[in-house]
Amino acid sequence: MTAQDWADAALTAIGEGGIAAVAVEPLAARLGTTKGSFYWHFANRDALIEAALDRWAQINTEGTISEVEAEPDPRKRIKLLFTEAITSATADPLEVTLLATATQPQVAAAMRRVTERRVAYLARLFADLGFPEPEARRRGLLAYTVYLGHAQLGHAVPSLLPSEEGGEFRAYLDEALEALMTC
Amino acid sequence: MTAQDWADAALTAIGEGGIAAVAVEPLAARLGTTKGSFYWHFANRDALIEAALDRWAQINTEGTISEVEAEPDPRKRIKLLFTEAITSATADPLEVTLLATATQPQVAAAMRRVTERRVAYLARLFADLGFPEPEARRRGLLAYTVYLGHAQLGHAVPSLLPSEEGGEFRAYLDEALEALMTC
DNA sequence: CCATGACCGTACGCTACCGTATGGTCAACC
DNA sequence: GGTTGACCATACGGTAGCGTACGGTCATGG
Repeated sequence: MTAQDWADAALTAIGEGGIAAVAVEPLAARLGTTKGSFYWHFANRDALIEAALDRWAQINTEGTISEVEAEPDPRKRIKLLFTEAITSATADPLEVTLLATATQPQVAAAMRRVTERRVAYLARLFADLGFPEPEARRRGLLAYTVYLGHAQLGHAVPSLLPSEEGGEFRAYLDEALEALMTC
Repeated sequence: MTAQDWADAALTAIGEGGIAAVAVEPLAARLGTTKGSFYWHFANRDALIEAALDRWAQINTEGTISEVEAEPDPRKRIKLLFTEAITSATADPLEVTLLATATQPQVAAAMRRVTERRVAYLARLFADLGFPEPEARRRGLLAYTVYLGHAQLGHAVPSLLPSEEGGEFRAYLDEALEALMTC
């Protein structure tokens, strides 16, 4: 039982029930160990949350970015990033759940790092597309709000989103990206 | 001390700390009364949450909609709705906080009602603008995700949003609305 | 072989909150 | 002026979780 194990367990717990679900005793039970182990590896509950968030920030953002960088065509790259990000966000509620707890200072800090990185990357993509600097940044920001809103909506009222079957969703996504990328 | 008073207090508590902040004893202390009063008016904590959410759904959505209906020009109406909704969302974290807790069944139900109403209204606005039915609905949905994402971002990482001063924010908003409304 | 340190199990006290039980107050009406 | 019913205060037991104390195990190296 390593500190990593605890952090990972905490992260999946966050995905299931938010920060509130990071409770030492239930986690210990799930891991088949006891609080004795936990308080050996961590000073307290906050330290565990910190570790989990660090792990999230690390894993999550850079992974998708470097994956997308393989695509040479800038338009396709944006499309790819969007589909990638959106499907992963709907599959895993962790991201949305974290947004939910952005009042917590620890979460806010992690959020800031990740979001700034992402928006900056998006702005660069739009700059690659030929938009001048300030507008590229605005578009990147807009694209990111669309992503966020979509993820949020998919979590709160999934029935409202166009269904996957019949390519209805595809049409919706294409239209949205078109609106974002055409001047 | 009426049931209304309790529901209102619960609603502001949600705004400050989410559903978890709806705790009978602290609320009683804040209202200058005791649990005795609470359990006279409500069966339990869940009933209080239910009442608070009902009140939110009632107050919030219909108010802004009827306010916006006064504007005759459809384009201006959409712009007005957007500025209205966004400024009210940034001023009051309640909406975002509720989104945060959309896993809770009670919140999910309230959320569904409100969101469906809003998206339907937006779709109608885009239909008024001349878009054919299915596209109007897609645009309405997209507009709503932009709204949601913006509110979310303003809550989680406000430093990323264009500042109010210098009209930078206005430019951003106009560009976004332009992208949404031009075919 | 035994001593040391990494690691874990368990028992304890503490706090915050939920819900119940029961008695008190006070106004309105008979 | 007594009775009734709406409303509130207080005390109580119960649960979930945090953090601490302390003792036990077990491998590794001297």
